[in-house]
Amino acid sequence: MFTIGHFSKVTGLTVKTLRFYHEKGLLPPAAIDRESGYRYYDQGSLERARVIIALRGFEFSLEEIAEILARSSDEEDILDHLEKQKLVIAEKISRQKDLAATIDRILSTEREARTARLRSDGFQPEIKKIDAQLLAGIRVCGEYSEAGRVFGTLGRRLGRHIVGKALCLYYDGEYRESDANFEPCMPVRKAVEVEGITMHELPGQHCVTLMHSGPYEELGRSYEKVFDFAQSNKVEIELPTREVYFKGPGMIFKGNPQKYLTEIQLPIG
Amino acid sequence: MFTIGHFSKVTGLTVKTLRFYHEKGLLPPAAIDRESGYRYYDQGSLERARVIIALRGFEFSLEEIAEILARSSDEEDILDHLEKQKLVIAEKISRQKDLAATIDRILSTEREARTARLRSDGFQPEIKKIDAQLLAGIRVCGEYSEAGRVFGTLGRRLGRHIVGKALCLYYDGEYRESDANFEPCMPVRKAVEVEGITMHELPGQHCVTLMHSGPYEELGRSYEKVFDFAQSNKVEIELPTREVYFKGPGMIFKGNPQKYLTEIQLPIG
DNA sequence: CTTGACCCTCCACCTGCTGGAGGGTCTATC
DNA sequence: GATAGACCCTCCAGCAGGTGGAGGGTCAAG
Repeated sequence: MFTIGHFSKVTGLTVKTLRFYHEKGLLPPAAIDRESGYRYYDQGSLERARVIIALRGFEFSLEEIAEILARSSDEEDILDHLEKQKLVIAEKISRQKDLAATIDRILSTEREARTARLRSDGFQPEIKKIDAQLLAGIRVCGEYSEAGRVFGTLGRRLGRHIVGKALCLYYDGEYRESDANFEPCMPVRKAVEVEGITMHELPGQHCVTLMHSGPYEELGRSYEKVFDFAQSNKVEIELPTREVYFKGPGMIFKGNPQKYLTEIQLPIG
Repeated sequence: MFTIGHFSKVTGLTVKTLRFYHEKGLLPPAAIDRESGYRYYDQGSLERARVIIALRGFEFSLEEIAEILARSSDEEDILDHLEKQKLVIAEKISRQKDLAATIDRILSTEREARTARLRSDGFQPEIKKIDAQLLAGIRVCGEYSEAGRVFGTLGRRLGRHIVGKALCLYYDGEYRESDANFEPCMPVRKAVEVEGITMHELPGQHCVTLMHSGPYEELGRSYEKVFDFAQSNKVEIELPTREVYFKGPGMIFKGNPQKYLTEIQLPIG
């Protein structure tokens, strides 16, 4: 016979926990002194305690543990419980993986934005090669202000498959107040089947680019600069044009529009 | 201005939760009617609510969220919080993976034991090829009764690396009450560095085998049978001999010893 | 002026414990 | 046989992050 303190040392459960399990009927002491109310545990309690500890390790609730203890005395009897718990755990793992990937994405985007801003003493138009990428996007016909909501949807639907910065393709050669034809996109590693999202490969191309620093309302000025540059270099611009969001409204905060960084990319022949 | 019910629909937070967040000071309404006590929310509340929802999605506690909201207004400001949360999540993932692997192992062991028992109408000694396997074990010098504790240690230390059924190597050619020389082992996929555990490759070998059904106390009878078989087939037995535990005391329940299944494997030249 | 949909506060409850107050009990030593 | 110190008891409160309900006030439409 163990006193509660002794039993606590043997099992590794605290005295408080043992009293709690008694109260719940999960692990009643083998005997209770009628006079003093002292609890006494025995070898049988010890075995039961070990089972409880093991099941708790598998993240069963105390209620389930009670049910299992009432019905079963062998692993064989609880295969379905284990099967169910496995699903629960698999679910959790996939959720956590999504979270981890999303956090990683935020971290690397922010770090890149920070280094990009370091050379922000004056962004100049330039011509560079942009590599091919696989994009998952949602084609929209409407106002540009809808883009935010669409990016939200993309983020939620694609989760951990996203591997780069958000970008948007513009299929009109001009600015439009309404009926604009554009496609918010996220780069993905490999094709993902998600309802309402279309995959396509953006070819590698040379582009005239310019990093725009500041709110989207002022993008016009940067577009002017970059179009001028294209014209004076006598290059033809192809559609769709692109905007890559180095820093914009984040997944958490809207942030300060003065700090937004957007790269305009105009593909050339 | 939204009433609480309206705001609840917009944000997706329940009315109860909104009142709770108000009480915690996390999301105070924009205005409160002095007469009726009605809460009214505005656009600013909406933005704050969205931030809270996003942060809660990353499994920050309400306390941390409050702290973040008080200090930060851009993803850039909370990179260290995110970094920390990433570690927390990585920790959780690895724990859950271990759990999932352990549950899988129990499931497949039990299923195998079940099918093994189906042909238990009478196990007969036979000679078969046992494939090579990589083992992680703890060499023991003492009594056989210590094996249980050692298997427990192995299970805890190796976690998800275990890929098969527990087995034990016996380096004495005989039964010993004390100073027995044996090694509880777990098969692993690849070498793992764990303190106190040694890795070694068990070579593929032909063995005389016999499945023993019942408690360990009765193993002697099966050993007799299998030794007889070896002798009548004129084969030499090599050390270490092995026992493979198809079904024994489990990780959760001790189970019924009458149902234990143990395969005796005696390697032959 | 009534009806029904809202809103309010306050208290209790969920899981799986932990902490503390206030008081009794056990055992060894003096 | 007294006393100290370790141990045990019950009961109440509290953690996170809410949910549920009782009992009662408010608002807008018909």
